[in-house]
Amino acid sequence: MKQKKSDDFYEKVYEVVAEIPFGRVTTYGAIARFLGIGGSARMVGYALNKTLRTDGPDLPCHRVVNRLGELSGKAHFGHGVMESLLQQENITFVDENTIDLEKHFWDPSIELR
DNA sequence: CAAGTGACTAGTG
DNA sequence: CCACTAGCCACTT
Repeated sequence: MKQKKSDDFYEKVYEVVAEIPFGRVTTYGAIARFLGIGGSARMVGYALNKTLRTDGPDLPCHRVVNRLGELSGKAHFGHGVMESLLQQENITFVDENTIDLEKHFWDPSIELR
């Protein structure tokens, strides 16, 4: 059965996010660029949100943050959950809502290749 | 079907 | 990094 282009895109997002190593993080934009849709970083977060709402392929979505390292998606995990998960991975926080992106950044276009 | 919304980002100042 | 603009596009109303 034929899939829409957007569904194909969601699958790719799942694959990339599933490959993010323990103790590392990446950004919506980095994933978007790796998948060749640079301008549509919004869709990456949207895809992850959809998996949490209904489908749930055990993705470490807590390892995906915005370009400043802020936990823009923490509200969708439940309050405090995303922070705890990251702290369990020895992620360094520079602020209550921000991790040290420079120190833990994982770029799929370089590392996954 | 038009308008609003959102886990975003890059450019300009 | 802040404020604002524009581009992005699936989904909801």
